[in-house]
Amino acid sequence: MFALVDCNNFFVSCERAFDSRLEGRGVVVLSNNDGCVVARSNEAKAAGVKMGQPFFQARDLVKRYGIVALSSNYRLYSDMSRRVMTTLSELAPAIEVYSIDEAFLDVSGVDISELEVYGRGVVKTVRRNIGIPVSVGVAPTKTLAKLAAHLAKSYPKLQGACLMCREQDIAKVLAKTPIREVWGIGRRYEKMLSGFGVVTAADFVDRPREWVKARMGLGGVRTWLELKGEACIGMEDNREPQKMVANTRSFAGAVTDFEELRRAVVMFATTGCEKLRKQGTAARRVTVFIATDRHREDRPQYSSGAAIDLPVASDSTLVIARTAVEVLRRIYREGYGYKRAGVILGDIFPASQLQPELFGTEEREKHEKLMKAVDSINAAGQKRLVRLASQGFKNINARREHTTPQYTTNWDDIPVVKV
DNA sequence: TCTGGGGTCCTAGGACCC
DNA sequence: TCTGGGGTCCTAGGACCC
Repeated sequence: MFALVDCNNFFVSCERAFDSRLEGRGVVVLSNNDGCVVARSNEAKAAGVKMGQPFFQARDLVKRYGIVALSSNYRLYSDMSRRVMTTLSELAPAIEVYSIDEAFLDVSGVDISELEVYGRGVVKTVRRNIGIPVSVGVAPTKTLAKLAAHLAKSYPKLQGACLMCREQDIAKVLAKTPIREVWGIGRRYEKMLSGFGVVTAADFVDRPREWVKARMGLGGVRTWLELKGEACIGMEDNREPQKMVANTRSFAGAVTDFEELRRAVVMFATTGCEKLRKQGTAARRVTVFIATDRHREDRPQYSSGAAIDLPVASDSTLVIARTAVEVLRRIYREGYGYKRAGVILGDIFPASQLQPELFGTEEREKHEKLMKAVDSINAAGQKRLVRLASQGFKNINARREHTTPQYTTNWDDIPVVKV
């Protein structure tokens, strides 16, 4: 049996945990540059604000219903997430952190007759310890657990937890579930399926396996089996290293200057390398892309990306940033206003598995020491005290007009010695 | 004026090999 | 006129997730 624990309106709930004035009001949290709505309180949902909606389109609704709009505060959300996950890991023998606001728990050890009470216990404990409301779905497969959690959220009388394991209960739910709500069925598949008259999860389950295989491949078959109660997706080990590390941003305005783009690319590379070193990995492939504003069809459009493979994987900011700038030089074209850029590090290995080089080991050891020193200095404060000169000292131009404080991780009060 | 960011897995097709 | 068969590896693109 699997339990899915899903934090309700997570980003909004994080903000509410530190500002009780937000309780009971419409609240939305915005993406980078205050661009899109990425989280909504129930009140905001009821008012008709859509997930992913561009903020400028939601402005009227926001004004009319007195909804509070906040710029996103990811440092706060990831810290709150970590706390929730820590609490959850004390409640189950195995946990898989699935996203910033969701985790699967292995609850095979709990007796079926106690699972409902267990689920409510999880809800209460997280609420009490962290102040975040969660919904819990329990079922024999992950896909069904997702559906159960959805029900738990929708029906208050379930008190936040829904156990779904009797065959007749499952059949009843599937018949009422629009296919789009099923984990693994996105917009494209929904459209394709509806063309065949497959509208609910029950319609889907009624199709022959081969029919599903032919149109949706192996992934489709897995979803199909999981809906039928046969577990195909097991608990995964969170300790496996990521396969890529991406740092990409939209700019508030169009960037035409190569130097400004270069500073941004160096910053993306720097952040990427910090992430690599934190998780003890190194990357061999450095991909850079730049793109103009695709929403401005009246302006000349250009987008391009390219990659360089290093001879040996690296986690050195010096090496990766230099390489990223080299890629940027290759793809940059003058005369365009760039709106988006990014650095993607791929071909990632555990740093411990690095092949010893024939040449340049000395150089690498130097970089290793240098990076260690830089990381330890920068870890002491929020601001990047030590950085590559090529990154510059001006931060990327971004719009953040509704920021909230770093409630849980504010180090600004701590005096930092300038070196 | 204003339109996010970071991930995963699968598959088809090309290159190359014997 | 007639033009094999079977394998591997890699990559780009498409689907999905939050």
